[in-house]
Amino acid sequence: MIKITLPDGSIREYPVGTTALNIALSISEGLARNVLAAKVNNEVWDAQRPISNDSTLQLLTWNDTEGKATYWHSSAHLMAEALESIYPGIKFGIGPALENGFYYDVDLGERTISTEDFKQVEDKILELAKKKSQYIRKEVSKQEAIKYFTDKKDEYKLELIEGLEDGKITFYTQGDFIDLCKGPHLPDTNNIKAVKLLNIAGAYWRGDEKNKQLTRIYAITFPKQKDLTDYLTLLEEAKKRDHRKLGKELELFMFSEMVGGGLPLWLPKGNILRERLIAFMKKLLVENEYQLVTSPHIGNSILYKTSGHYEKYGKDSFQPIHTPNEAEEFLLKPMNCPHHIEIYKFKPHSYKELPIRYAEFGTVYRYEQSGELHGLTRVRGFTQDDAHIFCTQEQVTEEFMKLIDLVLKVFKALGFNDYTAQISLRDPNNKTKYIGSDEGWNKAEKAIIDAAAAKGLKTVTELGEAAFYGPKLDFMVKDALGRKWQLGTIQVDYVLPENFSLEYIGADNQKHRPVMIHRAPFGSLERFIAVLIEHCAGEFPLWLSPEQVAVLPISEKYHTYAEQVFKKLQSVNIIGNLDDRDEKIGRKIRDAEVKKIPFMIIVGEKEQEENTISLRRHGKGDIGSMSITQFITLVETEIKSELEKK
RNA sequence: GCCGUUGUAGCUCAGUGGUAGAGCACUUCCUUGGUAAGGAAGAGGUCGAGAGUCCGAUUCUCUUCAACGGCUCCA
Repeated sequence: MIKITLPDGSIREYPVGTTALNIALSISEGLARNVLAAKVNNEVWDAQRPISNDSTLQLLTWNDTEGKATYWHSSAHLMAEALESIYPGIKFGIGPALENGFYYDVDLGERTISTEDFKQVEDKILELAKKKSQYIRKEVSKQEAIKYFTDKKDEYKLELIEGLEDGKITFYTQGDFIDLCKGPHLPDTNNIKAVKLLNIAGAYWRGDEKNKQLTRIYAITFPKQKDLTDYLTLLEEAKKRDHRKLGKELELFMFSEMVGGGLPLWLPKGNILRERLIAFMKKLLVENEYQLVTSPHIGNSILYKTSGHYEKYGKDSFQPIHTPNEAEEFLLKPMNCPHHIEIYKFKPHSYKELPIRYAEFGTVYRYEQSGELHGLTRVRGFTQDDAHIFCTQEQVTEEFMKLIDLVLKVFKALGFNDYTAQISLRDPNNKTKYIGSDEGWNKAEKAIIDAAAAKGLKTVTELGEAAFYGPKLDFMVKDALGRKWQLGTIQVDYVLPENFSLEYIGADNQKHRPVMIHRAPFGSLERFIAVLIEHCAGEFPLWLSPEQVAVLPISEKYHTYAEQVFKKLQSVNIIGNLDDRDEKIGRKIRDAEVKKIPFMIIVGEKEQEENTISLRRHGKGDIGSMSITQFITLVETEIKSELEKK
């Protein structure tokens, strides 16, 4: 007998060679039906794999990330089986699970697959799933593995096998399909009840453009038909919220071929969003003892050669600008930091002045590859809510804690309540990618970890994700649809102060090197607004709304009164429009609703006589009548509560 | 940058080897209407750009640009 420790700490005894599935069955039949895989001694295993030693065991179901991953990975195998039966001789690359669904890279040879073929593949997958084929794990020698795939003429799998250690190679078989795979897999295919092929895309074998391009087929499966329907509804909803679509519909921003791809033009309404976000941030900056500075859009290349960016990114940037006579070289500003460094160097600094915090809404330009441009989230010119903090080593952790507070305050005011922080550290196996001393890096990494811990942040740590000049703390928010976005960032930098020989005079009357912190709570205004649009589906918080109110006169007779109301609102900075078109009220209301204007004020005979307004709320309908003053108070109260959310 | 798809009116889209159509928006007129589309008429397009095939190209071919879906990249 062996001892199995369950997550609740209880220990049960089972015969040697029992499986997670059997153990689940011993607890309850329902549980056994839902088991997709199991964590045995913290390693994800097949639920049907024999356990021969004392172990800890956690059963994994659809509610566990690893359970889902196993489910989708097994689904990828099933899709491969379906594809192989439809397209005999097809070759397979890799077929991993994703956060939502899975894909398989295939080499179809001369054939092609298109969305019209999806139905056939989906039907085949369901047909195979119904056979309830078991996923059978088999350990094979490297020689056997090579022989199998040589016979099958699958050079991709052979290449994968080459990189594997003999004795650690396993095959999984379900139905007629055998795949090289380390697993784990579902007990059988019967769990896969609903499938949808999502799209096809080209993908280079092993992500290298020198290699052959394979066809990547994305799909998703579910244990219940309803889950699939829900997922497809979610995709629809995401489409409706797409900031590119809403940006056009709500007249927030545009792109022009004449101006160039990735260079957004802000329309008047979108610009109000920008201005309000900037005003909001400036207020926070003043409260947090930042000083605003301004730097030009181009800088001498010496600046970026000194910073190290030129060497690292110069060849991928926009081409330098050359002067006609003096043979000088300028770069479009790709970041603000070197400029702020020069501002720091304007005069010597005492330790008593530190930390010095220079902030700027600086527009920077980066050459993004044409295929990478995407709405406002990936552009070639964007405005950072940038600041650089110059402080002593001792001040780093405290500054970091203040910055975490600042970022969180911003998130709360904008309704991003679900966030995590990612600590990005060096890849310990590839230190050459980074510049700066080991000592500096170690200190910086520790400062971030300490500050995040002191603030009780929910964090994940990623090795190898640091910037080349220093580690960073990035904030990921989850939007209303549960999608993750990276927004704010805080980065420590020991390299630039070194490259620019920054100094301050310490209490000991000696020169010391300050530490620099880069930070941007929004990240970039463009990206932030894109995420915000999708998060709130274009229904902005009242304080940000570019059109807070629409004043709708019932007919021409009440235009004068409507105008009085409108002017009164304008005088207290409540913005919007006066709809004096020759249309019926129903039409005016509809148009205001479609534009997602938070408040509609309807004025006619009754209102004019009583000197009141009739109020309607977007999405909610008629609220009733009140005085203008009451309405103004209502708006001001709501804005105040939005901005002061804790 | 690479692969694939797409490009027709301001927007959303239909359509064709014989120089184009709908709905909405727009303009004018009628209507002065009380909580999600009142009615009529009108105007609007080198069919993304360039080249080729053809008697003739928006339609077929090539090139190019842009957008979209991916890949690679991201200070």
